[in-house]
Amino acid sequence: MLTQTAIRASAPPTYFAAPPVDRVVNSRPPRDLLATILHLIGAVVSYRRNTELFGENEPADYLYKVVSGGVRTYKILSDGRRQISAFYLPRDMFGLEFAGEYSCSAEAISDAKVLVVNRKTLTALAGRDAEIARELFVLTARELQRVHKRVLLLVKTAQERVASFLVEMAERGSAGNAIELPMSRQDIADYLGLTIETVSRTLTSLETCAAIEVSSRRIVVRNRSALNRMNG
Amino acid sequence: MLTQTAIRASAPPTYFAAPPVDRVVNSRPPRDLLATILHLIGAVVSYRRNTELFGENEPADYLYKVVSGGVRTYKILSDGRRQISAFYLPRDMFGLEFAGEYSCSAEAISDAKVLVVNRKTLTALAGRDAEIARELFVLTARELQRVHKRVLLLVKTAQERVASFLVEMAERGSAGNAIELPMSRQDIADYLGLTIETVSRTLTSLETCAAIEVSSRRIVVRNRSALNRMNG
DNA sequence: CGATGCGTTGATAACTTTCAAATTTAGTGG
DNA sequence: CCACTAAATTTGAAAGTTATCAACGCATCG
Repeated sequence: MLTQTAIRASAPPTYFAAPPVDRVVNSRPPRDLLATILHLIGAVVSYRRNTELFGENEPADYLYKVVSGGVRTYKILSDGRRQISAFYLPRDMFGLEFAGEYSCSAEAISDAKVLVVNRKTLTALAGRDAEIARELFVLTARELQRVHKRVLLLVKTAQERVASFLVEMAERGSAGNAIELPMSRQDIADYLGLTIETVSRTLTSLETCAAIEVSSRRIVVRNRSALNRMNG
Repeated sequence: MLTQTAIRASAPPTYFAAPPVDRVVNSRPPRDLLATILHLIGAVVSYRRNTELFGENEPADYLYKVVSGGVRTYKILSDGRRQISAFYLPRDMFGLEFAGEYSCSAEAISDAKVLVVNRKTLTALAGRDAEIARELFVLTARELQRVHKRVLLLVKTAQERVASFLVEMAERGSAGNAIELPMSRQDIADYLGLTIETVSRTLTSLETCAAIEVSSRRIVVRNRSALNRMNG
């Protein structure tokens, strides 16, 4: 089903030598201290579409931040179904783990550039700088919120799920009313716990009732309040 | 639907004065430092069945730990549906929030005794003692894992959800194969994103196929491997 | 072209909800 | 302890929703 072996070989990312920590730590955080530091101690790695960044149960040695493109994290259920946990878009971070291993696999949904950060390095910095530790904690909290939102989404009807998904993507993309979906219908289906056919039909019906316009992966929201009303 | 006003009045819990922090912090953690500290700085409060501990969007001033009985946290969706986020049983903690407000409401599912801990006090301690901070972080991580598990559960069929739920409760209760459910069928339904009728029917069918025995809220697992097989 | 991947549409089957009613359980007062 | 009432749970039948199976359209690519 998946062709993710190729890139794996190129994955073990090199990262820069120890950064000028003290200077960074002692200066006032410019805007987003964590972001600055990540760029100092991380390396940008390119992944091609559908290639794997890491696999479930592998040692969680790295933390990631999307620079461009998109990434999906997912689990394969025992019966072969795939449940997508999250989509990560530019500026999103992922790969934060508390056990020593990744709890999901991660793949690029499009050609993507990703900042790869050694976890130990970052942890060490967090140990020295409370501000960094705090920002990491905030990230975790945000992740928790996101998952909670997902739970609420999954108890809804197909139409509500798709509508919620579109609203979410519109908010994250923030390109007015146009949404350029980076992921396939199958990805959306596996994210929403629906089949690809149901996603397709629901999009069509949303278009029929004039809430959106669909042309392949480009979606324009025509009636956002209607969408929001459908969110349940 | 809910009768939670009565207790609210009695809720604002008094907690003991500042504990002998230094002594505690400097000694070796006995077993579970956090548990010890919570009991020192917290107060046990009793809640009767179906009474509210806190409501969504209230200031999250307290942290809770179940002493006896059980607690449910939930949200009410815009259409009136209730989504239960989690059940908390003795020794479970809840009410950890990162924003200043609770993101769920909480009610006792049975008469319950709950250790109520002032959040500021605990946060102050965590600032002084890395061990406490670490344990709080672990709690958060565990919460995140739990929610992730829930997401996986919600994409499954009704039978898989109920089977998973029973397995989960059996593991947590750990009283051999007997499960004494503290919550109603409606609670279970709202937790699993099903209707009460579907939960009831599914239990009956699990009983018919000899996987479990049901007598009201007491459930005996007869064939755990069959249950596990159904988990998906 | 012909193959391949992706998305849409249709018909049917399976599953879950809804509505209604019967049955059991729990709580209360005598 | 029993009778009675309210609440909780189970069961049945019908309706609604989503999945499954199958076919088709439409691009891209060798």
